[in-house]
Amino acid sequence: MAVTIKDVAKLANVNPSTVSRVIANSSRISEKTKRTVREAMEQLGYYPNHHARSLANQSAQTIGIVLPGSGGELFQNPFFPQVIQGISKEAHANHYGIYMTTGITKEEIRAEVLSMVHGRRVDGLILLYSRIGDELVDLLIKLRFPFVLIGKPYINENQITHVDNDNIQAAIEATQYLINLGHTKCAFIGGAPELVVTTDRLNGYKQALTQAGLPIRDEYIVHQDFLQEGGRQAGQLLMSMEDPPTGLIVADDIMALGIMSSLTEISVRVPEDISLISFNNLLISEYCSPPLTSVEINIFQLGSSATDALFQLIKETELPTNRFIIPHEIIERASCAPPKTK
Amino acid sequence: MAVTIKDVAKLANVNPSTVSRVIANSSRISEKTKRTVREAMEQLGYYPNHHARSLANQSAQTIGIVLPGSGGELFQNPFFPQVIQGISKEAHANHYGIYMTTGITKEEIRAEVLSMVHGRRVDGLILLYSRIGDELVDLLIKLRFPFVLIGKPYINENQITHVDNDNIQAAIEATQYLINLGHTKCAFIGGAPELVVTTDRLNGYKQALTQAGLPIRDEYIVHQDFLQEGGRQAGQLLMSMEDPPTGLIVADDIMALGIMSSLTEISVRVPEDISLISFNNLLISEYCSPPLTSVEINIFQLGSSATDALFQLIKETELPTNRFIIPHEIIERASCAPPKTK
DNA sequence: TTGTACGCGTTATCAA
DNA sequence: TTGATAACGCGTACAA
Repeated sequence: MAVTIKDVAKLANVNPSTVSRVIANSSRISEKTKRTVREAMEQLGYYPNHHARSLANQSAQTIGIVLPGSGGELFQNPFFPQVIQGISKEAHANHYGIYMTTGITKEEIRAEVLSMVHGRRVDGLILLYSRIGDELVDLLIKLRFPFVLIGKPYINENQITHVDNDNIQAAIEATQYLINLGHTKCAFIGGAPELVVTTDRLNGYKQALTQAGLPIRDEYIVHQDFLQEGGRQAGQLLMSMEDPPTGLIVADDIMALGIMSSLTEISVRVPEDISLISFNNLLISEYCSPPLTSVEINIFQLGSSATDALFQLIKETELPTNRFIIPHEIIERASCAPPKTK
Repeated sequence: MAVTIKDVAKLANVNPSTVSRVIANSSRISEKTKRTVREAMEQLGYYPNHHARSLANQSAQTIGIVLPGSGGELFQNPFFPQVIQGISKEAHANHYGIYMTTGITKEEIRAEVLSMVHGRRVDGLILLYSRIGDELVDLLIKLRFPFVLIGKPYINENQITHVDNDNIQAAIEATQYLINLGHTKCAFIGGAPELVVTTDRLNGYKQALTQAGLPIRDEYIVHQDFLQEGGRQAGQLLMSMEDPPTGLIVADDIMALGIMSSLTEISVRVPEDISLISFNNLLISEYCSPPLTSVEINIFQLGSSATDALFQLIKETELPTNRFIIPHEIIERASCAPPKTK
């Protein structure tokens, strides 16, 4: 068995409760006893038992990360590691640990979250996705459990603390960027339509078209997975139309890569034949050819701000619900050009 | 306060210990009591307190993942999410949770691991990297704490259960692949030289050259970070030599991307002017242009096998040390061709 | 088959 | 300033 507080107490000739106070650095313990106790801890190699502390404290010093069913390909997207890095940094600074869900299906995740929450395994949660109709958020609200959403809530927006980009505005700017280059036939390629981020970017796209007096053409709106394979299919689909678009707004860099790949196969050149702007500004977007013009959304900051907000919620339980908007910025590279004049 | 085992006991008119036995599904509890107790649990919405269980059980039902100081760019490499996915799948299947380190510096990580281990926060560890001179492994061996290394131990190989590819052999095959195409001037571009995976692949490269009767030229061996920027620099360096290589063995797909990018800038074409084979077969290697010929190392399996092995260690503490080799395979794409004949 | 009583390691309250 | 003692919620010999 490991060395406990009692062993330390014995060696230091004090009561276990005194040792506990030394650990907490209580102000009403003499410097002298503190020293002797600390020496005893050192000598025995004492480490506090996490579960005993959590049990007595009613606090786990741990936050939970809820992944969108890390099933298959989604996790290939560097978006997640980057948010997690942001979360990790803040958590570490606050001496909190990180616990991750492992489930794949909605039911598994729901069960996990329930046992994490009720089992007091975590003090708060960060949800890494926002999906339309997600019951989890409603559940957490009902439980009054501290959590922060990364993304925009699909509903109950002012009851849920969340951290997001202004995706509508970002999509407006991206679309305007193409329009300003002279494009009048712009298509939108988005990910799974049940993700709020997709609908937001789609709405921005539509607004920009309307503002510019351009028609919204349904055949120019394509939904695919947030992945390359989706991108490939979308690319081929669009280019096989009688009146193909000259500009593409793509909801994710990875999809954009897939699209570029499929365009290359059918000998369509970027940006000579078609322009392409996408979102997230992942590292790869700088190193593919041509380098992608992409909207930087500061993923790391998304994670760290969310964690910041979560700690507020954990500390003061009756805080007003908050909304944090992380800035975005178009990074111009080489995937966009004026349309060809016939 | 949450609903406890006592509340359930009261409602079901039994002793708390009986409830505990029902949770453990003890065989010596009548089906009838089980039913009534379960009904009571259902009705009250009972969830077991994780810390109390762990404290009584001396087991956390959690494994820890030690990241190589998730600092900065390393985590951009899709390698990590993929291993974690493998780990996650196995952990979930065994009803174990996952806890992650958050530290960046070696000291932070060491401290974290120590408190995780001694604080009984995790039942076992998986190290996601193998670095020459890493004190952590020695420490864990001394503590006789269950852990599995992903990669090859730099020392004490038969005291450490580990899961790895045969990176030497893989590098031999990759190099031979270029040699068989007719290349005689092959360079090696590796990552941080303190990572064992780098040295293994470098050794394989050297062995293949020797076997083929080709000289080992020091100026053809370059070490950079496992990242694109490293790749860029390496690419420019090599091509500026008086006698530049015609074939490149690159230790990581991401670096290969960086190299391709820099080659494009100085108008060197792949594979016409130079051939390129790399490792890991990440998704992007299929979607860049030209698509990369890469060595598939089955990252997901690396993670799941490691977790499997860890559970063995956790269950039977006196198990022989094991070594698991995950197969690899060259995936041919379009980045290699015979050298130009002058 | 079920209840009693104690231990798991720590914190917190109340005395002293 | 420190000590004794009761929680925290659950598991488990031992008894019944």
